[in-house]
Amino acid sequence: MADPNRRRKIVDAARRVFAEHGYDKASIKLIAQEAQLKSSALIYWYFENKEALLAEILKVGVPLAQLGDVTPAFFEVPPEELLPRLLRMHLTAINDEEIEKIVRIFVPETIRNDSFQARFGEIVSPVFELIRYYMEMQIANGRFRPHGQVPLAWNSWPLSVRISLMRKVNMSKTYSTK
Amino acid sequence: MADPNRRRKIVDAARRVFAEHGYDKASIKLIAQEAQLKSSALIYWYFENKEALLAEILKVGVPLAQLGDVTPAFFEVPPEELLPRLLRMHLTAINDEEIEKIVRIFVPETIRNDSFQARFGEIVSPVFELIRYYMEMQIANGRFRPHGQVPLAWNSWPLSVRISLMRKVNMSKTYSTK
DNA sequence: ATGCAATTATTGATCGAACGATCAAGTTTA
DNA sequence: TAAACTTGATCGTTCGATCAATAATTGCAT
Repeated sequence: MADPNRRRKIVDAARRVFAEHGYDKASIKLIAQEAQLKSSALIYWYFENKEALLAEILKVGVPLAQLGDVTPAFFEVPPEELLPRLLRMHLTAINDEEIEKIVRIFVPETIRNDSFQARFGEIVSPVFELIRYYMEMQIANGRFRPHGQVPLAWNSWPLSVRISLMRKVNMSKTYSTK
Repeated sequence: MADPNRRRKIVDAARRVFAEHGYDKASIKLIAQEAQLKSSALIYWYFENKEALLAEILKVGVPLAQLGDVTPAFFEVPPEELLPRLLRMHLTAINDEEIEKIVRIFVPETIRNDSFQARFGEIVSPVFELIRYYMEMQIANGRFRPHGQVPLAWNSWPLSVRISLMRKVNMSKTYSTK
């Protein structure tokens, strides 16, 4: 057969099955079935193991490349313009089905699994580091007053905050920008 | 040996192991080890299966008997006295180690497991039904204005609210009643 | 184009480990 | 002696992972 999209289809199926059943209960055979493979062994040709499948979901699903085009001009945008823009980006992302599934996969695991916590944190932290640096710049140029240290590391967030990310929110009505 | 506390020790061990690892990953052998049993098969003499062990934790750990002594006088207590009292009861319960473990066992499971949701709801719902009835009484006697219907069923709660119950909160400083 | 070996892709069978649960055989207690 | 308890061995199932077998595709010399 040699479907050129085999690899992508497996990742898509895994994301769905992981999101619905959770990492542990999403068996390789169930993922294979969802991806319409005749044999679950085929997954092990494209991925080293189940964990690599999970890593791939994070890798292809969280386009941190968006952060790549941060120029010095970024830090000159005034807060009253940038902060709403960031919020709008956040709401757009959280409403994206794919992103939502990824969050639904990872957040529940972070309750008990530290390695999940670390892996998810690696994705989230750079974003907050950028915002933190932006805020420091605004303080430096006098647009904001100095403030006390705020813990920004992912694993220092209160559990309730982390978990609230899981809520299925319909933002379209409440936060429509039009 | 015939330890007269065998049954209770098994339940205590199960509560700890369930709370730490979650229901699925808390194996019978691990529970037996935590309870210092030589054989995990012994658990099956005291309990029919793993699920019965879980049910027992809820049964002995959530003293709904406290609701038993609700008299007509309960509904005469004015809201400005009763509501803080209920909050204080709630904070006390949530700070109790045993109760906290029970919450930590059940709430994560309710994210994906409907039967857990139903079972936990059976425990929680009566409390809310009581409060709902109290509020209706206050409306009836004119102490509160009528209001729209509020969904009180456990499974209608937003996920974020359900999950926030999981947070490990140190109330002693913030909410100390002196 | 054709043949053909090398590479890539796919399959069903099967492995070892872990799990919940059962059982017969034992020991202790009433 | 009967009932209550305890034990190690073992069952059947499921899981992630491996493997030898084939099949499909590709690269390349002719």
